[in-house]
Amino acid sequence: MTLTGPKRARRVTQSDVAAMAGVSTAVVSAVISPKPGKTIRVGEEAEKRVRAAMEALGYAPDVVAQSLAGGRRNIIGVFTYEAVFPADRKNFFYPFLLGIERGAMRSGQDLLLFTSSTLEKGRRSIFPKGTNRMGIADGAILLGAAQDKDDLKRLCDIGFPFVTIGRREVEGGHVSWVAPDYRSAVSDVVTRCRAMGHRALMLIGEREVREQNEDRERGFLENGHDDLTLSVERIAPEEISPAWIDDLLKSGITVVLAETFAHAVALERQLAARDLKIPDNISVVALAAPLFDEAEGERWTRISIPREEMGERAVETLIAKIREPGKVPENIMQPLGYVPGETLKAI
Amino acid sequence: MTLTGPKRARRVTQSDVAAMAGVSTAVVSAVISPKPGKTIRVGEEAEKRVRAAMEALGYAPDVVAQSLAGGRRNIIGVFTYEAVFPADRKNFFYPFLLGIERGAMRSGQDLLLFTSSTLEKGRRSIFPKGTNRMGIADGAILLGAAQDKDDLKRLCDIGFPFVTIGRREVEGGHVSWVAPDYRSAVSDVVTRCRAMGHRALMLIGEREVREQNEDRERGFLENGHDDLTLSVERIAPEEISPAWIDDLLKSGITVVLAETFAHAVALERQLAARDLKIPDNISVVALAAPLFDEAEGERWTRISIPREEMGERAVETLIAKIREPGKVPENIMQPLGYVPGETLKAI
DNA sequence: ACGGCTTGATTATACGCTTAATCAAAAGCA
DNA sequence: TGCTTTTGATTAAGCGTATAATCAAGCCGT
Repeated sequence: MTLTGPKRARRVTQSDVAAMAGVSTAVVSAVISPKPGKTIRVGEEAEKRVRAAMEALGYAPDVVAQSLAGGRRNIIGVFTYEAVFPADRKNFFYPFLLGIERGAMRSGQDLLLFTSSTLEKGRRSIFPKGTNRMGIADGAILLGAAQDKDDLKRLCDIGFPFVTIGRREVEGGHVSWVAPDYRSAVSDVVTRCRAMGHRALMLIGEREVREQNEDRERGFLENGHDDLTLSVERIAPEEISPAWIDDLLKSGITVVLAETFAHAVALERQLAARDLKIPDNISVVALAAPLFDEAEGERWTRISIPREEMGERAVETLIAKIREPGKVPENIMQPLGYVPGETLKAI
Repeated sequence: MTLTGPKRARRVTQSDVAAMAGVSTAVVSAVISPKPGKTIRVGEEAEKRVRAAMEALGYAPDVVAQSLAGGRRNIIGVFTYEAVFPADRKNFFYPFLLGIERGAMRSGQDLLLFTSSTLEKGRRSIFPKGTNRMGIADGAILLGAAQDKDDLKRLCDIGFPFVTIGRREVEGGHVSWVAPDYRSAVSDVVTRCRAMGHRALMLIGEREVREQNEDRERGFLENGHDDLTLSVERIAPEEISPAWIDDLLKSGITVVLAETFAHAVALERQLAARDLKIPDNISVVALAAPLFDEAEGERWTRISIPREEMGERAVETLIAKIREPGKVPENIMQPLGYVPGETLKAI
């Protein structure tokens, strides 16, 4: 008696099919997933019978069991140091996620968001109280301003494949990343400024120098021109004072490259207090993509970051790393764009 | 010899932990997932050693194996019929995801997005070619206009816990949902219209009647007042013709309740062609949250849907369902809001 | 001193699938 | 004919976890 009642129907398995077709489960498995260098071969007759049996029984392979047997889960972890779905829709990370989703779709991976690592004091930890949920996935993409180098080091040590978005260096371990090529982009900006007649340039930016700031500074200084006067000032946006503005104007600098929009905006405000305007009195180029309202950022001459593309490439890189753990994949320098705006003027 | 070389670190398994702690794997398993009526007990000493070993080795349980063995993974699946991270940021689903993320964080669950089921002709399938990745998660939240009742039926049949956002009925199976209480909301709108002097009301909406359309229609008709003239017209937005407008005006109807914004907008356009204005010549209330640009939807008198809250409640409901599979949890009717706009006028 | 609980653990098996190791029979070849 | 190769299959060993079935002590009351 087969009761179709409330009793939960047992799953149709490979061996059901095998039994019906009069073969072993190995044959069924081979029919399901035919691979090139397979150790097991199937004859025409047998294959026909297996397919018939599969159809008759309505068999569908159990992905979970397949994963377990194959050693691959087809799950990519996504770890963000801030909340994944930002309350602010214009969030910086959003486009990355878009790209990651597309990349995952293309390569048949599911995406695991580590929402369980609660935000402690606004920031997530990869290893909450020593545990490692990350091991759930085949590998992970790390997103956000990761300050905890220790976490990264630890991930390297346990040999867990991961890719960060943004350049990260950890001593005693190799980390793969997909990062904006700030160096080339800034170098390019310098060249453009020069072509427009500027000869005295200044880079202003964050006090705290991280990888991306290093890259920008390097691109700024190593630009291939020797007729330029270059200066770098590390200053917080709120430190831009009237006195500082005075010095700036006296110095003869005609264009300021601002590492962040916060700097650019602070600069503009202080200039406005003097009745000075960008770009009439001084030009400004933002070396970042706008964090806030896009429309607001539109008017600035700036660098653009193809974030969706980067997300997609991060997935590709990660998958390559998972597939061939030995081969350390190249780090990817993502070429950036230059967006002409209203804040850079020829002189 | 333990080589720390380039050799890919093998997954840290339960037995590694067990070996280190000097116990059997069963004990480790018990420590990981402590359940009330457990057949296996662990002493304090042993538990302490196990936890230490887990930490030292960076152990993370393999969800895939857990799934296969029938354990709990603390993973909630999220299946969307459209792409998860919408290219259009103003996407309708976005707030739901926000709520889901918050709910997941609160209850210590990770979120698995089924991005692997590729979009075939723009629409995802839960069972792509018969296979089912969903089993990896403990349960799932279904999001989007699910037309495939067969998929839902099948999920019910295999006893997989899931919750849909939006009411869904499947014959021969109980599906849990968190749905907007359109019925009460529309009934409330009718009452408000009546209070403002309207006596002849019309509901216009989708040709295809699904659960949510039923709900609205019911709320429209069963409103507790018997001095009203009510009519329902099922019509596609693009079918709203000049002739139709003529009939509408002749009928003496003073307020139209539009099931979708598309209807409201189409109506407005056709009225404008006659040099008629909303609400001067006729009032309109939208019985939906705006799909498109929020700013654009702002001026309409309408219903509001607390989507984030719904997302959070979906998580709670799902978890309850996972915990106690027997107890069928109540479906949740989410109370809606009424947003006064400029398109409803007293007469 | 002995059977009956309770506590804390182990053993063994199942979950559904993949695949390396084998093997029997047929085919190719000298 | 006798030997090797090819073809078409089977067997068995995992993959990492959960849990029912067991089992060894220790304790208790009589």
